[in-house]
Amino acid sequence: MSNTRTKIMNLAEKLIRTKGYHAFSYKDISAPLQIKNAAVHYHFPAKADLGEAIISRTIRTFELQTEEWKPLSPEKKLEAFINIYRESKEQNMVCFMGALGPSYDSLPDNMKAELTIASNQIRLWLREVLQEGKDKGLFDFSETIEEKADTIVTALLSSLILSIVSQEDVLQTVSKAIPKAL
Amino acid sequence: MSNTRTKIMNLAEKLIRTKGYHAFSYKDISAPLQIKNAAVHYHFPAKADLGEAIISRTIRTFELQTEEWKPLSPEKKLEAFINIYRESKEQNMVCFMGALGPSYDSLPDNMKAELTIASNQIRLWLREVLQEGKDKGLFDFSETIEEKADTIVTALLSSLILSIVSQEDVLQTVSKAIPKAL
DNA sequence: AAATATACTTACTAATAAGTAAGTTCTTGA
DNA sequence: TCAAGAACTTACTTATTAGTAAGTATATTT
Repeated sequence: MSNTRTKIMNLAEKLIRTKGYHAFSYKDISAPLQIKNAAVHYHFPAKADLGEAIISRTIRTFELQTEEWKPLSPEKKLEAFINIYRESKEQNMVCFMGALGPSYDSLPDNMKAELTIASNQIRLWLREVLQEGKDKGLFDFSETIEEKADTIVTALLSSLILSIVSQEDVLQTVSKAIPKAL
Repeated sequence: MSNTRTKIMNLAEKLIRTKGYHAFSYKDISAPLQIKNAAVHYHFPAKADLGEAIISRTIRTFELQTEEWKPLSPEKKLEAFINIYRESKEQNMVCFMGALGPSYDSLPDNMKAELTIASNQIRLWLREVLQEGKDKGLFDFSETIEEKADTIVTALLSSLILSIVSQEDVLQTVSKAIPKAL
């Protein structure tokens, strides 16, 4: 796997997560990398292929990370999860779900399918962490597991959006609130 | 103010909130309304003017609504607020903040400015409602007012996104959880 | 050494985008 | 009734888009 391919994906991901999928062109990738437009098409024939590759990579990375986190306590797992969002925020990016989800109807079919898989994977993992914490008597909340998981993941997702729009650190506010309600 | 102008804005809003700002063109508006491309430009010279008009209208509508809600109890105010999101969900739309926020960097300056104003207006209103509820002994939570307000607004915002992506009613899940944690 | 595959560049195409200038029709108030 | 403005249409332009076909240099394999 070439270095150029990875550079293209990294830059495209950055563009998607700051400007959106429809707001960048192959020129925005080829110019900074000092390659020709057709070189991007060589690695990713269609823009949809590039988009899909980025979602797939994110899914794989998440699988690897959660695998690594398996020995951690539920609290530490949640902390590690929140930390992903913190890293995004530091780079002024929203998460890929927040970037692509709102324009779902305008995405190519392959990207839609990958995105749906990813969303349910993340929500399922979070439910398992909350269940584990509840079973071990570490977490205590009145909502159901599903409710709590969705409350947390939605709060993190749009705190990145609102951090950029409102120009305040909404992620910080929200992530301080999460452990208080557990 | 002509009927066409309103029709253009309504359709453009629908397009923004399902496909995104960069994923629709003036043709997507002129064709269904059976008018010419230049007719759209007559009412909104640049696409940025159309975008700004939609955000401004949403702000004005929110101001009118919250004004109407003034006599309501904090619980009812919150209920009415959640209901806005429910109506969006029924039309398979995300809210305008969720639609435009993630591509903030690629938006025209006038839209950015309006969006920032809107986000802080909504957050401020919600903080006031929560404060009122706390003062009246109706709400009881361990988080600060700011934390609680941001937790609620972020949960609602991205529950619309996740409802579309995951194809489950995440808004329903999340809005059931909100009163449980008050 | 020859053949082959990889990773590109050069040089395009066809479609679509936003936007404009000039003309037309319709409405309305003086 | 007529002059003026509002609400368009016609007919463009210019720029950008994704995408492709054909060629080239450089490794790698046989």
